[in-house]
Formats: sequence, structure tokens, C-alpha cells
Amino acid sequence: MTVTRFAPSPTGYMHIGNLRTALYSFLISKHDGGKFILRIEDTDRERLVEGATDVIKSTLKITNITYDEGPDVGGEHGPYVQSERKEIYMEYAKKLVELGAAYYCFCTKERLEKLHEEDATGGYDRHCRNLSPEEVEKNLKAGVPFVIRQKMPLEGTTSYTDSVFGEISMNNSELQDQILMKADGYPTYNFCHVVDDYLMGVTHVVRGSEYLTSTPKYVLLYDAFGWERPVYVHLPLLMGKNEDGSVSKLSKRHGAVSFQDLVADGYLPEAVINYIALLGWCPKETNSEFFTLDELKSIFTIDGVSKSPAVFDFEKLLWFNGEYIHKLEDGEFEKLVAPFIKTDIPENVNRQKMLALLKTRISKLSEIDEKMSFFITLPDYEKELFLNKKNKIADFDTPKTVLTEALGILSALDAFDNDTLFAALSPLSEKLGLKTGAVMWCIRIAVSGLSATPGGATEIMEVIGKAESLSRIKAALAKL
RNA sequence: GGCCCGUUGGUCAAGCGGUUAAGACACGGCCCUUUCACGGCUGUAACAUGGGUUCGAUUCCCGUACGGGUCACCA
Repeated sequence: MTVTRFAPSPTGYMHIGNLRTALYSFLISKHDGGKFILRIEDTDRERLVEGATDVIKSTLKITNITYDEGPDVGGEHGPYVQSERKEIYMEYAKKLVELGAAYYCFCTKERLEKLHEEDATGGYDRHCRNLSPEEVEKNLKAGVPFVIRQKMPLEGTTSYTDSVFGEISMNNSELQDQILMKADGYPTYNFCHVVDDYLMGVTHVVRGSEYLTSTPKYVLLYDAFGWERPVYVHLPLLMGKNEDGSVSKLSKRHGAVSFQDLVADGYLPEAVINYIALLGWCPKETNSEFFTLDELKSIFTIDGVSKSPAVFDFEKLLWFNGEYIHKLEDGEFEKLVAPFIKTDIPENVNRQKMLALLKTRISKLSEIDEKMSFFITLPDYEKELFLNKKNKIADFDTPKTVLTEALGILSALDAFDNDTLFAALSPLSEKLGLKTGAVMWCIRIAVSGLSATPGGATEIMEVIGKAESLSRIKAALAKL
């Protein structure tokens, strides 16, 4: 059975690149009907951020990336928070020492720092690698602080096969005797993720390609324990475009790059998921770009994953989001957009009709306030706005006549819905010898004060109601 | 700097020895139309570079350039 996991550090917000890793990891297991595990990697006690785990969990919940095992849902391989598994790691680290693949190191931080100053690229000098058992025992008994380091082979090469990048080979001489257990008794990522992945039965390790070159060290750990190596799936990085045109790893300076920022800005979770699914992966045998999570589960395969980094394009995300919003049911849209409406909507405005009009014309929910403002308050405008070349309106006589006539017709109307309005106003064009467009242009300008509006003249009047429509037309007449 | 990885239009990308080198976003034009949007049609625009291998390279190999990643008691 395919078992994958998402193993974030609770260090704050949910980065979009992290989310994509979670998604791909989830999809790989679900494509095979396998299991997906959430594991919290909180061994860095200094970077820990309060509440960060909740952000992770809620993000996965909102996006429907459900996990079969995890901190709050439990499972047979728990606990799923590394700080709660502390003893396990020390036990395995000691085992590794016995196996001769790791050793105690009593070097002080001061010594290490001095070493670094002397040769910044040299790394650890393996000072404690060959301490005698007696010396180690003596230090241990005396309570000298220690770390446990991995004993790397001094020569030869270590290689493994990554399912997206292929064979990766590293000279063992490049490998540092990295720290497995820190002086505070906590393990480093380099060690505990291996132990956990093994213990939790993870078959596919899915993570960003920044781990591509450190994986040989992990593979060596599996080998030392005699454990079967997992399948590695390293994902191409997500990049952001800088102002000067260059690209670099996607980060805050590129804009809203956390999932919650995006949602707060009016992006739909489904749209975000759909978009990031396509960043670094492409489906086989279809040119479609719209996928639900369930569809992704069935078509997602590792061989569609790309090797090269992908630039996060806010413009395309915006387009995706617009598409998703436009397809929403009116009621659903009203519900989702409600939190973004900061302005009070007056009595005369037909909220429902207004939102229906706006739905297909916004690309993110946060645009709503600005887009609906003219319904609520008539903007200031110059009478030159009535002039329109395409409709052959070259002077103010036409709008004056149209509006005077329209005022009479509209005043007599009882019903004020779109169809009634259009039917009542249509004859005007023939009467005045104008095109429908010209008549409607004048009225629309009068009731909106804008050259471009969502919906036409009659639709706008339906939204703002009879009294407000008449009053706006009168105001226009006064202006003319 | 050493090591590892990558390079198809501005962006996401298909392609897996022989193609008029798909498609999407963005951009331009046209149509539709009660302005805008939607929709439909259409246009501009790409295989980083030099060597090989081959009858034939975007596809395979090597070098170069450029980009990225990594070298922590962070993950």
C-alpha cells in the first residue's frame, strides 16, 4: 500500500509551496487508494510558533486534503507530533552508535565556531569520531553535554533513484558527519524524519527538491539500520518573479504567498488548489485545466511531475479564481462574498440582483466593495461622459431629449424589473430615430455615472429601484 | 567556491529521433451586445549556446553560458 505523509514544521503560516507539497503527497497516495499521514515536525524548539499547528490543520481541512492518521485523528503509529516521540529517537540513535554508523561528540559550540572561522567551508573536523569507548564512557558519566553524529563513509559514492529526477549520486567525501541528536536531547530533521518515516510505514517520501542533495545521507541511515529505502519523490521548487525580472524562491516579497493570505484576499480554496496542482505537474491525455480534488486523485501520476522550477503567476491564479467564482450558484456566491462587503447596502438597493450582476464580473471576492459602490452612491461625473462616438452622440441635445422622454415613461411605471423597463424604453429609439444603444447609453450614464458598468441601463435601474433611478436621471438633466 | 539539479513563447506547459513545435494565462484584432464582462473567432510570440552521434535532432551524449538548490545543534 502506498503511504505518504506531509510533515510540516509549525513555524507560522502555511506557505503556498508547502501546500502544494501536501497536495502532491496526498494525491500520490490517494491515486493508489493508499494512506496519507500528517506529522508535525516540531523538534526546533526555538522556531516554534504558537498556534501554527492549528493553521496547518485548518488549511488541510478547508482544502479537503484529509489525512488518515495525524495528531487529532490518531492512528496506529502515533504520536504524530515529534516532540511527543522524543524517547524513540534517542533509542534509535544509540542503536546506530552500536551499529557503528554514529558516534558521540562532545565538542563545544565554541570549538565549532572557531573551526568555522578558520575555514568556513570545511565543516566539522570529525574530532570525536574516533574517541575510545572508555573516553566516551567517562564523558557520559561526568555529564558532559553531547550530540550524536552520523558517521559518514570516507570514500566511495552514495546514490539513490529519485522518481522525478532520476539517479542522484554524491561523493561520500561531500557528506558531513551531520548531527542526529542535539545537545538538548531533541533529534534533528536529518534523523527523526527517517526514523518516523520508517516507523510509520511511509513508502513514498514526497518533498521539495531542496532535499535532493541531502537525501544520500538519509539513504545511508536506512542502509545502516537495514531498512528498506522508501521511494523518493522530489518536487520542483516554486519561484516568484522579482521586480527586476529575475526569479527566486517564492517568498513574502512576492506578495501574498500564504494560503490564508490568499483566502483573505478573496481567493477560493478550490481555485488555489486547482492552480497549484498545475504548477510543476501536467496531466497526461487531457488538455483540460479544470480539476476537482477527486478528479486530481484519479489522474495524478508522478511521471507528470516536472523537473524545472515553476514561477508562481498571480495573474493566472486570478483568472482561475474568476472562473470558479463565475460558476458559483448565486446563493453560494452571496454567502461567500458576504464577509467582504464592508459597505452598508441601503434599502432601495436590491442586494440579490446586484450581487447576481456582479458575480460574473469579479475575479476575487475582495473586489466586491469597489465594484458595487456606484449602486450605492452616484459617483461625481462630468457631463462630457454622455458624449459617445460609437453611438454618434456628439452633443448634449440627444441625452437631454432621451432623458426627458425616459423620465416620463419611467415615472408612469409600476413594475420596475429589467424586462418591464426594457420593454417600456425600447420604443423610444424608434420614436427619436436613435439606435437602442444610443438610448441606453444616455440612461445608463445617468443612472450610473460610469462609462463602463456591470449590466446595462435597465439592469442597473432594477437594482437601485424606481425612486433612485428617477432622482439620478433628474440630476443628470440638471447637469445638462 | 565545492557538489547536485534544471533550461520549449513574458508565465504555466505538451512533446519523449522525422510534427505546419499543442493548449492555457497575459497581450492585440474581429464578432456578439444595452456599456462592461462572458462567449466565439483570430493574431503576435519559443526549443539558451557550441560541438558531436545519426540519413535526420527540440528530443540522445559532451562542453559552455545562464538560472536554481545545497553545504547549520533549521527543517
